[in-house]
Formats: sequence, structure tokens, C-alpha cells
Amino acid sequence: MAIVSGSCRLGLWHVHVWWSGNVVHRVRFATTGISGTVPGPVLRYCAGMPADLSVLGSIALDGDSLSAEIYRAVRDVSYGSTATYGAIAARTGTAPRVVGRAMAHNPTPLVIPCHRIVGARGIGGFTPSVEIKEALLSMERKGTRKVPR
DNA sequence: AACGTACACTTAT
DNA sequence: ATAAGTGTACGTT
Repeated sequence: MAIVSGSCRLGLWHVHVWWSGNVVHRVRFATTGISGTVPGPVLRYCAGMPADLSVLGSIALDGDSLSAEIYRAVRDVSYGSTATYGAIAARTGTAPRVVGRAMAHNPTPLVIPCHRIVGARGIGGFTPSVEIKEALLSMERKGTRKVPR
């Protein structure tokens, strides 16, 4: 299946997605958009709906490398909740720092919700801007609020 | 191939 | 507040 690309708006940023069927090859944040569309779940998610992005696959999930295992563990963190680098590390039998590195190199953010992985103390980092991470987390908190205020 | 350094961390002084 | 421990990747010898 051919790889197609597209982008959609997410707050002040544009998210570019390269994908093929329901497998996402690359996701990236940029300040400008490109032509083309993105997978439905991504579109809904960016619109602020609690879309389930785990229906999408990611090339980063394949294989039995350590990073693939870490990505699989991260993918299990559900919408609106968070986990610490240390927790993911414990679950995959490695060190927190390694999880941080894997997150930094995550080829498909959102699909693999690396923004839900925070530090034991602080929020942790995010490429290209930690502001995106904060925005995503606050958006998810609102999205899962059971009783509207 | 060894070595040093840089990290999206954590835990212990 | 600072330091030491940790695993992997990457640039330099």
C-alpha cells in the first residue's frame, strides 16, 4: 500500500502524518501545513475528541528490540492518564533514561502517546516544544471529564 | 574497537 | 542543591 501524507491543525501547530492504510510511518510537528489528509482518528483527536489512536498501527511497534517493547508499553497508557519514565522502565526491564531516549526518538508521536510519559517530579520534555505536551495533556484531561462543569 | 559524552530520568546524600 | 547510577547512541580517537 502506498504511503500518503497530509497534515491537520492542532492548536498553533500543524501535525504532519505519513501513513499507509492504518499504519502510520511518521508523525511530526511543524509550524506550517502540507496538502493531503490524515487518518480519521488523528483528525478527531486533533479536534479535541477523545479518539482512540490505538486502532492505528505504527512502524515503531514492530520487532523485538528494546525500543519496540518500550513503545508497546507506552501505547497501553490510555487517553487522559499518564505514566512516569520510571514506571515504563520498570515494566520493560530497563532504566528510566533509556525510556527518555526512546521517547525523544519516537517516530510516531500521538500514535505512540509519548506525551503521556512524564517525569517523577517534573513534566519531562518534548520535541519540538514542551508546550505541545502541556497542551495535549490539558486537552485530554478536559476530554475525559465525566461530569461537565 | 575502545573511549568519552550527551541525554525527554531517578534516587540517594 | 548536588552527585552518582543507569543504558544506549554517536562522535572521536
